[in-house]
Parts: sequence; C-alpha cells; structure tokens
Amino acid sequence: MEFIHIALIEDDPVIRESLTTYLGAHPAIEISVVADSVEQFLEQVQPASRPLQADLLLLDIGLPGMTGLEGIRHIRQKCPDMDIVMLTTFEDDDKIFKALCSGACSYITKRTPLNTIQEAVFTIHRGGSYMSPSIARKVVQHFMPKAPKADDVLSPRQQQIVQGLVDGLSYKMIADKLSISIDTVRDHIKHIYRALEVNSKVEVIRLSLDGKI
Amino acid sequence: MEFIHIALIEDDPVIRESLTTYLGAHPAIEISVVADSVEQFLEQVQPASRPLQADLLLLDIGLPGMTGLEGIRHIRQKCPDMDIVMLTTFEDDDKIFKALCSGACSYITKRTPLNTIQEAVFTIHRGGSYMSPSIARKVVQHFMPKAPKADDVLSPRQQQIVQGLVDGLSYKMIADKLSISIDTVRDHIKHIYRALEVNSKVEVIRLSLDGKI
DNA sequence: AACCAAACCACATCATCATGCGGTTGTTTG
DNA sequence: CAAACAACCGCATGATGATGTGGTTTGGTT
Repeated sequence: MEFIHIALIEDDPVIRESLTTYLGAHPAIEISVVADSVEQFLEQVQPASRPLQADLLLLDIGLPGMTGLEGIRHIRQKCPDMDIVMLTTFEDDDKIFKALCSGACSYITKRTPLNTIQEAVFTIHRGGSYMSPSIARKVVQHFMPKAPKADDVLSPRQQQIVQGLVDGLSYKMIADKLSISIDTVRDHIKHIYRALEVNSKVEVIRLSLDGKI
Repeated sequence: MEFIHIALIEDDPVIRESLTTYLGAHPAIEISVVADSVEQFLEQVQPASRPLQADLLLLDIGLPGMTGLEGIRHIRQKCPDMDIVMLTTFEDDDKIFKALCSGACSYITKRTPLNTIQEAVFTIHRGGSYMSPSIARKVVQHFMPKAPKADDVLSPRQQQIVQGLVDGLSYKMIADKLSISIDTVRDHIKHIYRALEVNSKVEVIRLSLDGKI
C-alpha cells in the first residue's frame, strides 16, 4: 500500500497539531511537509532534491505573510501535480471563487469534523473532489440562471441551429447534420437573428456562450 | 419533527422501487410524489391544490419523452423553491453543466450507495449541496486556469486584432479602429490563425472567451 | 552588415454569410 | 374554418471572410 503524502500549511499551532496527529495516525497517510506560511513551504520544497514531496496540500487562507489565496499560484507553479485543498473558516464567495480559479481542487470549512476531512483526503486522492455542502451550494449557485434568460424566444429547432453555430459549424455542415437544406438553415438563422435582435453569427455565439440563451 | 418531502422522477422501476423503499423507510422522510416522466410529474403537481408537494426532487436524466435536462426548466417554473437533485449515470461535462445552469442544485451518480444518497438528502435539505466526488472534480476544473494558456504566441498587436473580433467587429471596423488598412487586418488574422492553429473567426473568439488566450 | 520578425499595404479568388423575396406543408388555436 | 406559426425549400445579390502571392519599412539580433 502506497502512502498518501500530505503537506499542510497552517499557522495556528492548535489546528496544525490536531490535523497532523489525527491524519498522521492513519496507516495510509503520511504527513510529509508541515509549514506555517506559504513562504516557508516554498523554501522546504525549494531544494527539489526530491521531485515532489506531497500528493495533496491542505492550505489555510488566513496566513501570516503571503495569504493562502495568493500562495496557490506560486505553489502550483512549483508543484503542478499536487492537489490543493483549501481548509479554512472563510466562506465568502469571493475567497471561494478566487481559490478555485487559482487552481484549488477542493474547499473545506474548518467546522468539518476530522474524520470527514480524512475521508475527503482519500476521496481527493482517488481523483475526486470534496466540497463542504455550504460551499458546494455557493458554487452551484454560480451556474444558476442569474439573469432570467431569454429562453422561450427560440423554438427547439432554432436552438439546435444555434448549437450548430456555437460548435463552429458552417451552414452547410449544420444542414447536413440536421438533414435539411442549407436554405432552410439560412431561413432559421434569419428568424433567430430577428428573435435575438442581432445580425451576425458571432453575436449569437456570444449570447449562447454567455448563457443568455 | 417536520417531514422532508421528496419527489422522484425515474423511469427504471427497479431503481425507483429501491429509492422509495430505502428513503421512505427513514422516519424523517416522506416520498410524496413519484413519476416516471417529467410530463407525468408536471401533471401531478398541476392541480396546485396544495402549493408545493415536495422540498426536493430526485431527477433522472435518461427519461422517456422530455429528458430530465430539458425538464428542469419546466419544473422550476412550476416549483421554484424545490431543490432539484440530478441522480443519473451520466457524467459527461456537457450534461453536468447543462443541469447546473438550468438550476439543479446537486448532481449525484447512481453508483452512489443508498445511505450516501440519504445523507445527501439531509445535507441538501439543510441548505447545502452534495456533489459526487467525480462530478465535483469536473466542476472545479471548470474554474481552473484551463490550459497553461498560449499567451505569448500572440504579439500585442495581434491581441488587439483578436479583441476586435471578440467584440464582434468586422475587418473593416477593426481597420478603422486601429487606423490601418483592411488588408493589414487580413494579414494579421492570417498570422493569428497560423499561430493558434485555427481557421475561422469563431474559433478564435471561442478560444479567447474560454480564456485560452 | 546581414538577418529576421512585426507591422504595414495591395490585389486576387473562392467560400461563406446576411438578407431580401417568394412558396409549400402541417399543427395549433381562436 | 381561417389565421398564425413553425419548419421546410429555392433563388438571388451584395457583403464579409479565408487564403494565397507579392511587396515596403522599421527595429532589434547576431
């Protein structure tokens, strides 16, 4: 059985201790790097004597010096294959999305019981991702129909045509795909333009990509 | 203790049975609506005699008639306060994001053990969200710096041209904006196509919109 | 000095798109 | 039933885009 190598960056000694002892107690887990700041962590992996010291990093946000959020980029640059798990008390949208956009793969609140964190570690090591329920909720809300998008303005057939455009197909290709004449495709597109009040392919594609259709 | 009212739309009788019996056995859960298609479900809630029959809907994707994905909108229109949980075998990005964008709040694979599904139900009812680990991974990847973006492949001038394209400008308009000849715009675009290995405007626009430039 | 890449311009050709007009079906709805 | 609408098709014309070949100027490298 291969160890799961974990790195931890956390400045609070109490939390650091409790995590290292609880997680380290598991026979399949080894805590290989511990640091109390991003800077210190980067120094430790600096030598590059070994290629990579950990599979997974538990990263706090509220750190002295460079914040965990800022640190993600630097860390990923040095250890691109390491899964980064945010482990923090902050739950505001801003921090969550900044973390995810910087490359964090999971986001767990510190309220989470230790055994759940341990489970999450295994889940993530298996290639999955774990989000605390409240965090996950915010993430999915990000996808939700923010603006009550103009949906019913397009018939199902018209939506198929739009899909074709978005996929980068030419009129001819769309016609073939839907087994209709290219003139019919033209006709649909005329109507689509009128319905969406645009007058070019790109505008339709942008509307679609922006989720407004 | 208040019941959690659950609705279920699933066409496979086996799965339907196993879910209703297992979940229904819990003292805090009541399965209040069961249907094997979106159409049938909508009929059942049609009367509107009671304002809302369920807090939470377990929704399959592979349904006869209207697919679950298409159904989400119609369902949300009728029951806006109900949490919609996709429960399906499909794990392709396309379906996942379509579901989330349509308003699903969770996405669980059918491989998930029943007790985990039950936990998820409670989690969601508490205002959280549960994503299967493999799904969650795909969702977070959506935020990640997609590809180590081909940034320096384009000169500053070329990036200006691309910006023009993204803004929906024609060659002529770009030329005017940058005070250069339309033939020069053409020339730049040729080079851009070669650099990005594409051969149409839309491809460039999509690359740019996807943050790959 | 020789070289190269970026930016600039021109001309040419064929494909694709935008848009107009006109027409046939079939379904839905007042 | 008639009106309305979606989907289907055809034809025509001008605009825009994709791609090639050829050229100049300028600023930075070797």
